[in-house]
Amino acid sequence: MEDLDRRIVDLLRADGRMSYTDLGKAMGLSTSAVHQRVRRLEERGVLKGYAAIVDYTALDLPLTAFISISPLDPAAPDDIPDRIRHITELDACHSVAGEENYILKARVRTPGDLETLLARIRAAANVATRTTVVLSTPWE
Amino acid sequence: MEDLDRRIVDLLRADGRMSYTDLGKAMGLSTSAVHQRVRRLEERGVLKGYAAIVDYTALDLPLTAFISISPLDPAAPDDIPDRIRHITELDACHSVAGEENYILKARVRTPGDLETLLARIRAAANVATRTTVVLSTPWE
DNA sequence: GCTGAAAGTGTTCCCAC
DNA sequence: GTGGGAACACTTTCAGC
Repeated sequence: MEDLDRRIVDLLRADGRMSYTDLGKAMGLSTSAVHQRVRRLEERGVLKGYAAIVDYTALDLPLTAFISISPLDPAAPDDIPDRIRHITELDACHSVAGEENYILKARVRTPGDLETLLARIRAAANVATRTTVVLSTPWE
Repeated sequence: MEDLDRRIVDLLRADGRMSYTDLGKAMGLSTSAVHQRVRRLEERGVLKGYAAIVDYTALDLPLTAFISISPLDPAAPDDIPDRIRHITELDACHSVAGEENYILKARVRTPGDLETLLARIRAAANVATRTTVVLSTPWE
């Protein structure tokens, strides 16, 4: 990874809709040169995509929680990610080293919705859950 | 939030660079109608911005960890987020209800870098740390 | 690998409904 | 609030260095 590519990635992480024209101006490069580099970064998979950043409170999903899960049956094959992938309230699924096997991130509207969600997770994956509620997010 | 707005948000979450023309086609609406709605969503803060999604392994930051922290001096005023905001390895800082006060998300290159990072966090914020290393991320 | 120009698209603003 | 048209900006491709 060259320095120029690194700067492009940084700029696009800060503003994913920045135009190639503006990227070029910001880096002292022609539009086509920037375009070419971005295309190569996309093809190589360094830039995996672009996403709008959303205010979850405005979407009526003000409650965020981290849910750590442990299988109840340690002998069962571990297909937990597949078993819970369909649950749209889940933002992320990380396999981790530590007391629990996975950490999930969930967004819901109310504590009642969280309660329902936990029940669904336990049923779908046959796991025990440990939940940490997010009070606020100073930055992300 | 109307249903049309919700669909716009969903589409832009999936592809933050989607053009207003394509958004309009996907929703059976004119370009200007979509444009106006997106602008209002941005002004209202529902759409907070756009970001490129990056492959951290390709950026040479293959190691992700969750770091839970607890203040060593419970009497000290809690300005922990401000004290660690300058640390660029940190992706997110959540204030949480639970055993610890904050959960941080960090990206580094090597275990050695993680060790150094933890020392820096402890020194900057006068906290104890508990770290959970991410082995893989089935989805995010 | 970069530049500059040309053609095709998309964006943005304004007006009519 | 929605749709259409025109001016402008951006994207994308290509020849030349």
